[in-house]
This record gives sequence, C-alpha cells and structure tokens, in this order.
Amino acid sequence: MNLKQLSEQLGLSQTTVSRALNGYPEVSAATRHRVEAAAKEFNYHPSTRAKGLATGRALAIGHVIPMSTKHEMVNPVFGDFIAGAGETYARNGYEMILSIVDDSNEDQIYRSLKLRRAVDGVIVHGPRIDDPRIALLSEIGMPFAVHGQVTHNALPYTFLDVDNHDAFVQATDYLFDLGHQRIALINGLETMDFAYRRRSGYEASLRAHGVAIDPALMRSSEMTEVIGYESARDLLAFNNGPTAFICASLISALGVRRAIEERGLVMGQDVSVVTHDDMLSYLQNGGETPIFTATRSSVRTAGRQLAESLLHAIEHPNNPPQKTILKCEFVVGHSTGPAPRKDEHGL
Amino acid sequence: MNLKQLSEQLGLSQTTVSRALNGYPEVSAATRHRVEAAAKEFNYHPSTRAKGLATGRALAIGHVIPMSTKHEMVNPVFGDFIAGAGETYARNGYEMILSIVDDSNEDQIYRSLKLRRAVDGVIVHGPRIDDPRIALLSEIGMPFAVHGQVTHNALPYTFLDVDNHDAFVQATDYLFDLGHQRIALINGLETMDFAYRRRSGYEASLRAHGVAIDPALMRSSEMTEVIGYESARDLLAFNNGPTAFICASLISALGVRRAIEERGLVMGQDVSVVTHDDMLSYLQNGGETPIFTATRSSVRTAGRQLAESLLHAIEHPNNPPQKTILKCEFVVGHSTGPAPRKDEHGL
DNA sequence: AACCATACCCAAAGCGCTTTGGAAGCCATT
DNA sequence: AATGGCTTCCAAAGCGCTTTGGGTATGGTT
Repeated sequence: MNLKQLSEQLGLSQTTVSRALNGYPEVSAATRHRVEAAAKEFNYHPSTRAKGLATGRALAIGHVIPMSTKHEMVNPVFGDFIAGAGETYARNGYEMILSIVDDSNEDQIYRSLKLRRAVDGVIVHGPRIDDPRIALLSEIGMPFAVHGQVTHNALPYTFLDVDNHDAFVQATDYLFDLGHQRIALINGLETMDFAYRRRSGYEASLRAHGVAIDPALMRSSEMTEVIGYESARDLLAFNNGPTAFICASLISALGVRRAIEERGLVMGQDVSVVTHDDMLSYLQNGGETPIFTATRSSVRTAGRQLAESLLHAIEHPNNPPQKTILKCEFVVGHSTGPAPRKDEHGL
Repeated sequence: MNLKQLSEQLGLSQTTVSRALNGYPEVSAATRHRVEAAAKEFNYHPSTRAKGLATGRALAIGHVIPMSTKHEMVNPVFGDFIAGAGETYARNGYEMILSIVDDSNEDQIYRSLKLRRAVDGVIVHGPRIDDPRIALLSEIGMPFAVHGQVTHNALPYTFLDVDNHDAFVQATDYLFDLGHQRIALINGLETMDFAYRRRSGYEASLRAHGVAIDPALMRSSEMTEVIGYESARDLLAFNNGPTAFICASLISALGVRRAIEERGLVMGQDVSVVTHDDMLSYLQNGGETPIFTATRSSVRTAGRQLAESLLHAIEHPNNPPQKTILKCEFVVGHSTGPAPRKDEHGL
C-alpha cells in the first residue's frame, strides 16, 4: 500500500493524506481521523527512501566505528553505547546506520556518507588526540557529535564525555589516602583522547602529593584482559613493585587481578586496584557490593544523551554546540585497602 | 553534484552517464572512461535514496538486536559479529542498519522494516527455541538469515551456527577422560536455542558415560561474570560439589574462576573448567597458550559468512537456503587437569 | 544503391513521497 | 450583492536516480 493507493481508497488527494498524516494544520479534524484510521487499517507505512528523497532528510544517523587494523578489535563499550543511542533514535523516528571501517580510509567514509546523503549526521567514536575528523566534518558540513573530546582543537563542536581527568585524580588520591606510594597506571592507548586525559589526572595527583612520576609504573595499550594481566605480572615482578594499580577498564582489571592472584597475593590486602567502570551490561562490577573500587559512569546513558544532543544540533543548526561532561561516581569495593608495610609481603 | 549536473558537464544525457557508471554495455569504452574520470574529478556519489527509489532495492541489511527488558543487556558477542558482517557489507556496497528493540514489540519492527522498504533483508540475532520470527519473516516475505538455529521449526531457512551440541559433547567427554564424574554446567538462558543445544550435548555425554543427570549441577542464566561467580560459589559450597565446570561463555568462566580462587582452590588442579570461547577481540583466552581449555569458534567469522549467505539469498531468491554449521576447535589450556582423588581437598 | 545490423546515444516516464501555488466553498461584513 | 477572509482541499512539480522505448549514425551486405 502506498500513498496513491491509500488516497484513492479514501477519495482524497495525496496532498491531503500526506498532510493529515504529518500533522499539518490545513486538514479538518474529521478527515484527519478518517485518514489515520485508514492508514492503520491498511497498515500503511511511507517508504523511507521516497520520503527522504522528497524532504532531503535521511532520518538516519551514521555511526562509524573505527577498527584498529593492527588489533582487529572493536571497542567493547560499543554495544552498550549504541543500545543507549538506539533508544533515542527509536523515540525520534531515526534509523541508525553503522559503518565499520579500518582507520586507513575513514575520510572516504565520512565524505561518502555526506555525498550520498545517506545520513543527517554522525556520531564520532573513539576520538584521538588532535583528531582530524572534527576538522573534516566541519569542513564538509556534516553535523556530528563526539563521544569524548579532542584535545588540541580550536573548533567548537558538540560532545559528551565523562570527566576523565577528575575521575583519575580522585582514584589516585584515594589510593594515596590509603597510604600507597607506588601506584601503577594500566591505561588505554594514549593516542586516544580519553586515555590521555586519564593519565593527566593520574599525574596531577602524583604531583599534588609530591611523588615523582615514574614511567616504569605506567602502561599504555589496548584494554584487554591479557594485556592487563601481562602488564601487572611484569610490574609485580619488580624489586620494588607497585602496591596499587589504576586500570582504565574493568576488563584490564580482571587481568590485573589474575596476575595478583597468580603471585599468591590477595587483592585488597597486598595489592589494591581501582578501575574505571563503564557499567557494561554483561560485565558488571559485582552485584550489590562492588568487587572493584571504581570510578564509574554508564556508557549506555552516554549513548542516549549524546544521540539527543546530535538530533538537537541537526534540528537547530544555528544553536551553539552542546558540551556535556558527566562526573563519575566513585564506589568503594573489595579491591582496595591500606598499603601494606614495606616488609609485609617481601617484595 | 548530481547526475543531471554531471551529465551537463559532459555534454551527455543522464541515461548514458548512468549506464556508463553502472557498467551497462550500451556505452563505448571511450565515453565510459570519460564519464568515470569526470565522476571521480567532481566527486560524484549517487544519492542512496534516489537510487533506492528508482531500483526498488535498499542496498541495506537490517540487524535487529533483541534486548531483554528484564536484564537491559545486549549480547557481548554482538560487537564482534557485526564487525564481521560489516566487512561483507562494505565489500558489496551494502549499508548496515541497526534496530535495538525490546522483545515486546519485535514483530512491529520487522513489519515496519518491510513496509517502509528500508532494508533488503535482515539478520536474526539470538534465536530462541521455537522462535516465532522465522514464521513471521517467511510470511511477510522478508529475506533473512539466522545467527544460530531454531529447534522445532518446519520451515526451511538460511542460517549459520556453530555445532553447539558436538562442542559440548566434546567438552564433557574430555572431562570424563580426565576422570571427572561430577561436572557442572553453567549455561546461558535455555530459552535460547544455542543454550538448549549445549545442554543436550552435555547430557548426551553424561548418558554415554552412564552418569545420571543431576539438575543440581546445572545452571541456566544470563552469561555474566557475576552470575558465573555466584553459580560456582554456590555449587562449590555443596558437600559433594562438582570437580569440573563447563561454561557457555568466557565471561561466565571468569566468574567461575573467581569463585574457585576465592575458596582457596586452584583452577586446573582442584577444579577444572572448560568454556566455550567466541574469540571476542577484547576478551581473548590468553595469549599464545590458552588460559581456559575451550571449544572455540570465531563469532566474527560467523558474521562475515552469514552476511554473505544473506546477500546470496537476496540475489538468488530461488536458490535453496544455505545452511552452515561450523565445527568448534578444541583447545587445551591451563584450566583443566586430572580429577582430584576424593579426599584430596576435603570437600 | 538500397538495406540491415550494430553501436551509441537520448527523451521521457516512473519510483513514492512532499510541497507550492492555487481553487472552491462558506460565512461574515460592508 | 459584492467583497474579503477562512477553511479545506487538490493538481502538478519536484527530489535524483534507473530504465523503457526509441532515434541516428556507421559500416558491412546484397
């Protein structure tokens, strides 16, 4: 059933039917009801493509997911993020279209999405320091919203980020308060903006406590269980190893815990761990009481909100960009405790 | 730049330009080259929507992701699966469109996708036993391919599945060979088809070894770390607890390991664990040598292949459905060992 | 020289919608 | 009775592509 058929059924013009269905005022309440009833009865759904052609709007948002070709890895937070964004789109009649793309030809994808008029806007995932995408998107006139921020960038843009700096200051401070002095950082890849900010938070806390920054205690890599494990294993093997770890992800933290236990140490006693927790649905940080002491912020909520910001930007192109920064919640779990005294576990 | 402008530039009709670009034979090689060069020069990309309107094809595949409203959880394998599928789509000029939908109104989504002509076909995720979707999709004439299978179903359909039954027979057999007799199963939700098949594999092995099926040793729930942990903790507290676990997911297995270690037991000695491993990029089963003994099969490869099957089905609607079953690889890690003698750890 | 393929190209219709620019009918006002 | 303003509707022109159903040279046959 298409518009033409429906209007013939009703004995009305396509114009009137279209207007009735789209809420225009030039239609009497009576005919509007009649039209709506018929649309329901005949299960009429306008063709997305025809509508898009006629209006010039795609009613679709693009998510382009960069995939590091090296590691062939898609960010684990991604599933929950789009679950959140999807809720927003569904509520507003938008479609979500996904492109997985290796970082080599990102440019092409964005340009192509624009030129083919395939989407009304895009969400930028995984921003890097000095990310060229924001200049690109501004240049080609594609509305966008960034999940994260881009350090070293002059142009204004819409984004949503958690306060990574603050979160890691808090995490580090907390460990200092417990008496830890040698605190390791198992960070994500520091080409990523969020990881850069987390490190700067960590370092700020060290400086504030008059503790020297020791590169030997810092790791920056993909946030996987294995890398978390290997990093912690190596660090714990040092003569004067760390008594505490800060992890950028719950997944890394699981690896760190494995290394700790493998060494016969007890997490929360011999070695403390604080992690950031994105509150992924399939990897919760314990039940009632958290396992890991953590800075946490729901990535799903982030998806929902950022999608809203983007839709807003699309509908009000002249408004200034919305900048949202979410504070993390700090939760105390079983993974942290007072620093052991020097000789306690014979490191 | 649109077709009309491009053809004016070239002094050709839109027809000819369109044909040149789409590889039709009624165009001389010379003009074809000229057209292609101009298209590149002016960065011409045909509008997806206009093309779709004219051809009646969407050049898009829908993925509708069911989300249990109860658990607000999106399947963790999802990210890797679509990364695989995305590769196939990119190679074939298809778009991927995603709908996250709570299980209450799935029907509506499929019907709407069909009526709005938004996609050429859909991938069915997370099939359940006796899943109504395959009848629905057949009825409304929407091409589809299932990731998994549907037990109790008469209609033919395209699918790709791992041999879940066989994998779990193998896993259980392996533990019997090591001398284990009390083997627990930490399964996914058994309303899901894959979990049903895994249990039946497990039970088949028990029967083959003349061991009674003990419901007290079986758990069926969401595959999260926490649930893995709680299940194992409770089971290990029994007087005559299991000496081995079979897990449906690496994530559950991490929880099981935590419970084992919390009890002061050693995985691979006191208690053995075998798990299924979907080879998620962010959660690998160790590096060179696997941590967990596992039945494994890459969900990313599955995505790539199933997408190919679907595109094939769309292009050759009269061909019989493709049915693909992938065998799992069985890898031996550190998590399994001979069954301890009865008195060994005083259970 | 007439004829026919063949190769190359084009005008126009159509895909299913929205939207512009009226038109018709009705009522109140002068 | 003429005028003007509402309300309610419609015909037709796009949106940017593909595709049908031709047309016009060109060169080879008879």
